[in-house]
Amino acid sequence: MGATKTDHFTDRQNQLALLAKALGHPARIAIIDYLLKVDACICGDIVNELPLAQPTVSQHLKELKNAGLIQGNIEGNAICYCINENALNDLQQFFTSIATSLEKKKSGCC
Amino acid sequence: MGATKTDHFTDRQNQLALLAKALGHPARIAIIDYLLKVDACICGDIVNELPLAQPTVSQHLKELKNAGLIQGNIEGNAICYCINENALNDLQQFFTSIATSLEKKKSGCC
DNA sequence: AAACTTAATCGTAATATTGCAATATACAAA
DNA sequence: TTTGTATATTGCAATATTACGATTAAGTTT
Repeated sequence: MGATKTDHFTDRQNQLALLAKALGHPARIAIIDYLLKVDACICGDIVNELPLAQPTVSQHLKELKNAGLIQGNIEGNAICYCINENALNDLQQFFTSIATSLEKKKSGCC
Repeated sequence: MGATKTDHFTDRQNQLALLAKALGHPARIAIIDYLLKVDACICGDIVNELPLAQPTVSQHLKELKNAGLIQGNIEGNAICYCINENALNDLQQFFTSIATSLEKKKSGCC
């Protein structure tokens, strides 16, 4: 066991879970925060910002990239990472639709 | 290792990561979907909706509850689960602020 | 009380994640 | 070409997650 049963859920559910999972670690939230803070999409000094070793940061960046939350452009021997708006829009839409859905109900029971 | 270094990040980063992590599984997205779909906050037939055994569902519910995303009220020998608006508002706010932040920049570089 | 229902917990196996040292790769500069 | 810089990959240990059968706990019904 230990393997998620993705095939029993809808594509949308799997996709949202994938995005949420990628954000399910404080270091990766911190990376997103940092990419938003710096004006240009500054490169590898993400490593300096975080209290983690370079290989660990590299791994977190890879996961964010795999989930489609960020993208990286090669610039000389450095790599420039930045946020992928589309993925974040998906998430925003999910939560907005939940919010409006909850609004309509006005507290069902609990 | 394998243990997350939560103490090196801000409370907000840890809290957001905790919420995102709780949603980082398709079954738990499906549970949220279901709780939104049914009008009253119907109880344990969540188990019937999902392709997972009862103990597994119970475990997922526990995680959603621990993260503060849902709450459960005892009703006879059944338990009535429903969504906690506050937690979802936090998440919505996070993504909305990201969206507006990205809007301002109009594609920094990548 | 005995039988049934609902949901949590325990125990355990399979797998995934986190973190880092060591190493590799790729480009730049000297 | 050697040296330096930036990032990725590998390998591994510690820990966490996922899933479920078996059992337990608590309420309901008969």
